[in-house]
Amino acid sequence: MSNRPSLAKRVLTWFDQHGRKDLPWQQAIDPYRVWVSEIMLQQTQVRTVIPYFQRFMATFPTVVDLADAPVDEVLHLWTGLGYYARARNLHKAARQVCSQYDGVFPDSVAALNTLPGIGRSTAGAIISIAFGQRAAILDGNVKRVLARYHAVAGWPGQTAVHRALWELAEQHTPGHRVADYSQAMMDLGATLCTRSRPRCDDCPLARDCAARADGSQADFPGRKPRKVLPVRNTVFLILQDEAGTVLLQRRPPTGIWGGLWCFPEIKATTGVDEWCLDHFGQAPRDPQPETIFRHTFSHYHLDIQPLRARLAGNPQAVMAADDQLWYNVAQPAQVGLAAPVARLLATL
DNA sequence: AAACCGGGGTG
DNA sequence: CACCCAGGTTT
Repeated sequence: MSNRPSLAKRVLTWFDQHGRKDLPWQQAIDPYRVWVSEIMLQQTQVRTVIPYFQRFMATFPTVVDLADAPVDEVLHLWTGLGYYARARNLHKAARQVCSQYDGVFPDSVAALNTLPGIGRSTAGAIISIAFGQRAAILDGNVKRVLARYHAVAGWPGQTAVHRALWELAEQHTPGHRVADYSQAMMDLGATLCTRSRPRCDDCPLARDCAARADGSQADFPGRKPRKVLPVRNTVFLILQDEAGTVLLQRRPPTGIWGGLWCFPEIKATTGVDEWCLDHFGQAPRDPQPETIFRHTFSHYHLDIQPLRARLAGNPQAVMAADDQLWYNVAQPAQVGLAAPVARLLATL
């Protein structure tokens, strides 16, 4: 049994040396300021939040000032931050603090939790940072630190994973210096234990971090499982001339099938006449829809509706762009083909 | 173009 | 209780 320092102790020592202690909401700490800063920081990075926070506090120095303001003024000050529902909740909660608690913030997680926009984590932040009472927080930064430190597998959106992380958060929360501890854990996640390229060499927890031990930092926290890939639809226009050669178009250099050759895509089978009129000055002869088939990418299903159609005369003369190609199946050009395109060409 | 994220809403 | 969404930005 070793008697190495606890996680909290290491984090606090790191905070004393490297943590930020001069942010606006770390001055003149009170529950109102901590609350507003936490809500702003939920959606936006520190650097962006600072001027908004200063303006907000200059206009609404206390929760009573906020409650007395028209919601439009609150929203006006929020303009540019986005997530306006949170500003409305902020305003509504301020009125609730005034009406139910006489303008004094309640000092329990349970009571804070009843205010709109304040959940368990934000309540924990207010209790620990503003009141100095022991309460755990679990924002995105802390989730990442703990998931890596303990190699907690799975996506935090899953109830079991979420519960396990809260359990760990509670266990690690120290009984003293809890305000500094909450700040420090959020700082650690925001500055060192970042989502990509964590700076483990500078991390006070590196020696005991389970993910760090085997280089699996990138596996934690587990990503949201893609249960059902979204389905998208497209129509492949298989447009042939009288000789049977077929029109292909080069894809843009980036994105799906970047730089490969593909049938023209149209939004719907009903758009075929307009497309051909635009490009060739004639509507196609008897367009024939064929069987829809599915092509699956890592991130979505693509349901492809092939639509065969023929043009009269010599449509090849109409256009000569270097991103278009009349493809002769019998004498195929040496070009890259998207997989489902090759599959369809083989059936011609 | 997808992942991200605390809380609220919904089934 | 479990799941899913809104919303702007980051990667």
